[in-house]
Amino acid sequence: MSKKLRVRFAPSPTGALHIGGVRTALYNYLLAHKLGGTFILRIEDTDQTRFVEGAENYILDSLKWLGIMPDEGIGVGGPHEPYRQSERKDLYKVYADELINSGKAYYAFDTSEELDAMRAIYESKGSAFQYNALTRVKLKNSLSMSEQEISDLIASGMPYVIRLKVPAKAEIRFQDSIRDWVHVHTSSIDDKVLMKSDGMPTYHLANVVDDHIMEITHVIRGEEWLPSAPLHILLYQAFGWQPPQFAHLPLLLKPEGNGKLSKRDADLGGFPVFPLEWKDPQTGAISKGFKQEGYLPAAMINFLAFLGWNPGTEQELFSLDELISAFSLERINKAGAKFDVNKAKWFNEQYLKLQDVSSLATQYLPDLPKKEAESFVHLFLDRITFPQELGEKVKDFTELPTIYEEAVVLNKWNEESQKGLQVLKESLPALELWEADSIKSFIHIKLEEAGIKMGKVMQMLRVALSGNGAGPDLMISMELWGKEQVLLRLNHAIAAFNKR
RNA sequence: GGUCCGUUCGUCUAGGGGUUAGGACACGUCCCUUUCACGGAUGAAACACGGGUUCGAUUCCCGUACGGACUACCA
Repeated sequence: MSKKLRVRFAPSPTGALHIGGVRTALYNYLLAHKLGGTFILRIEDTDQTRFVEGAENYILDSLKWLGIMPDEGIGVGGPHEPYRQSERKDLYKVYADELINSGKAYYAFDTSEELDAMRAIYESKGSAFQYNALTRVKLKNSLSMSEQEISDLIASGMPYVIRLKVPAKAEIRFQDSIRDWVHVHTSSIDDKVLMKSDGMPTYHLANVVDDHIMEITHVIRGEEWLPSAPLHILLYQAFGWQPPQFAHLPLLLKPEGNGKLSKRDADLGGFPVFPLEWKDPQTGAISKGFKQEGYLPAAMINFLAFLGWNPGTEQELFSLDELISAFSLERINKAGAKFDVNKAKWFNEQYLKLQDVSSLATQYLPDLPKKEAESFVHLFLDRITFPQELGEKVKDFTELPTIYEEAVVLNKWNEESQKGLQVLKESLPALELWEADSIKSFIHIKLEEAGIKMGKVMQMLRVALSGNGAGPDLMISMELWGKEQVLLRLNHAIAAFNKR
């Protein structure tokens, strides 16, 4: 019998959650729900210098907005509390000591400055410095010094780190769910720091220890972790633990050119990279969020899911539940995906049309009478990408036009259209039933009586009433404006056109 | 520089030893609509290159090119 599936999303609280991280969380969520597993949220805050106030809540709020909340961990609790690595500090020390005792790790006393100097020397020789089997004997560590020296140094309060003793000649291999077999020779892996001199573990140690303790079965994370995956395998081996199944996700790339999607690219492209608006507590700078831009959670989920994964069918629109049943690790792509905001907008339009008219009306046009607001939603829903455009549209619609689209006036303002508008101006007041259908037939009849072709007048009428040559259905618009308003606009426009 | 990963229309991708290489976004045209949008139809548009294996390669293998990630006491 196989173990129950457990996956985790383990971000660092160093700022707003990047959209790539959101996708990672989503894939974890989808797999967990698909296979009846558990989705865990763990906070990897082992770097105290990069900790940002509010980031953890931001992560939680983002997941909540998208409806992909964890089953266990931060915000919900669970059997492996605490889920914040800074609060598990003492635990990692125990495991680091275990590796020291078994000879799989060692103390190192080299300072950052000394190591930087080494790197500079190697670089000047055109090579790269590695803290490894070749160089460690010449550096200041418990492998190159006597036991007396070591205990003296430690007793004197000399800061130290704990490094993994990477075997000199071995091949590490593992089977990634997305990339199949990956093999790396240990000569290219250096003796990574496991415990920092401040007593905190590095990502590598904390990650492996926690994933093991929390019984994580599948590690689904970004491709940026692929190069250190062999190191993690080595750690599992050093502890004698069974490694989880790895799946390294392709990266989200910038829309133009190449490279990882960054906040800068997003600013350039005029779209967000963060799910929610984020105010940097240090600088006070505000970064926009998809939510505030008007993206619907369901559209975001659908769009993100398709960036690097697809169901293999021609269905494009998937609810979260449908994604859960269609999802599989095997159908994730290897290559990075460029972020295309056009596609995101298209998804948003699709989901916007599915929204409930009544609730859109109350939410985005709260100042209008319910029935009128709903009419506006009907009128504009097909012409907008984001719901808050409703307000702008209605505002434009309601305001008296002051300028008239020049090209149309130039082309269509002639004797016939002038006569047509005059006819309407004089006859419309007599129309009793002010509804789109009756307005339409009334206009038709009146123009016909006057011997004027409707086609010669309609666009001019549109410009006269709205100022624009294009827009929503004119008859429904007229109904919504009301008779009085229409006549007012008509008079204004005729006066303006005649002055030309 | 080194290690690892990748490469099908502009973009997201399906496919896979023999296909008219399929879909979606964006773009063009037409229809619908007395406008525009929506919707429908349709068009243009791709297997990075070179070798090998094979009757046959876009598909498998090897190189090359290009791109990316990593190369911290950051995650």
